[in-house]
Amino acid sequence: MTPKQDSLGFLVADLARLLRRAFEQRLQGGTLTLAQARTLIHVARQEGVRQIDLADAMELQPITLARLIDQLAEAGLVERRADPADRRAYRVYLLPAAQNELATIEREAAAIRVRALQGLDPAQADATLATLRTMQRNLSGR
Amino acid sequence: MTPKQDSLGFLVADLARLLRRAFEQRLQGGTLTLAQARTLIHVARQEGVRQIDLADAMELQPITLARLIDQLAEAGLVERRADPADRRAYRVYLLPAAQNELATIEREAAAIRVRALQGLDPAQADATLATLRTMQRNLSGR
DNA sequence: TACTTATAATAAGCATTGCTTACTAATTAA
DNA sequence: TTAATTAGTAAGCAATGCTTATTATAAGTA
Repeated sequence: MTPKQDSLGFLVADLARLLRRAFEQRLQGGTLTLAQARTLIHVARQEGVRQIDLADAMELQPITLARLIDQLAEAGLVERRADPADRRAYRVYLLPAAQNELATIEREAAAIRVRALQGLDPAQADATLATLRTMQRNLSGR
Repeated sequence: MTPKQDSLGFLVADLARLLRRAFEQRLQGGTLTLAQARTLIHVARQEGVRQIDLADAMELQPITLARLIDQLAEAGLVERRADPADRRAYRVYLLPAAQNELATIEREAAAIRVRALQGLDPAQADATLATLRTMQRNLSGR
C-alpha cells in the first residue's frame, strides 16, 4: 500500500511544526507566541478593524481571537477602542510599541524563509507560494 | 512595510490549520486524531520499530511519542513487544484492527487532497510537493 | 570486576492553540 | 414593542507537544 512519501496533509502539518519550532527558537526571550504574532500582523494590515471581522479574516472563532487580543493588549501592543457606531463592538488599533515587534517578526520570518528555501530557485519558490495560496482558498471555501 | 501577502510561515501554518480542520471533520466519529493517524502510518511503514527510532523519524520527543503509542495501544491498533535484544526497549507492531483504520485514513486523506488541489494541474501539484519536501529537509537539519 | 556514563521508556506537570456551549448587552427587523 | 440577530466574553475542555526528572538496563572504562 505504499502511501506516498508523505501525503499532502501530513507533509504540511510537519512543515508547520518545523516552522513553528524555528520561529519559537528565534523569538525566544521575545514577547510573542506565533499566534500572537500572526494576530499582530493582521491588525497592522487593517488597523481599526472590528474583532468579528478580524476573526473572520483569520478564520478563527471570535472567542479565540478575543483571547489573542487580550494578550496583545496586556503586552501593550494594541488597544481596543469603542466603535462609535456600535456600542457592542470594539475596534482594534496598534500602539507605538507594536512597531518594534512587527519589525522583529518580519526580520525573523525572513531569516527562516531564507533557510527553508535553500537550494530552491526563486521561480520555484514563487510558484510554490502561489500554489499554497490556491490550496488555502480551496480549503477555506471562499 | 507591506509584508508579502502572507509570509511563508504564516501561510503554511494557516494551511495546516485548514487541513487539520478538514481531516477532523471527516474523521468525526472515527477513533483517531490527526497525530494518532500520523503515528499509525509511521508504524505501518516500519513495523517492529523501537519507540526511540520512531520518535526520531517523526521528529518528536520520545515522551510525546510514548503517549501516542499509549493511545493507539488502548484503541487496540498497535501493541508493544519486548525487544529480545534490549530489555529497556519495546518494538511496536500493528494489530489486525489497524488495517481498517489505515484504509480509512488513506481514503479521507485522498478526498482532502482532491479538494485542496482543485484547479491545479498535476505537474504543478507535484512540483509543489517536491518543494515542500525540500523545505522539510532544510528545516529538519538532515 | 566495580564504577561510571549513556540510553529507552516513562511520569508529572505545563504551555500553546483552538474549540464548544452559554451568557450579556446592544442592534435590527417584524 | 417584541423577537431575532449580532459583538464580545466567560468557563471549561481537547489536542499537541514540550521540559525536567526518574527508573531500569546497557555499555564502556579503570
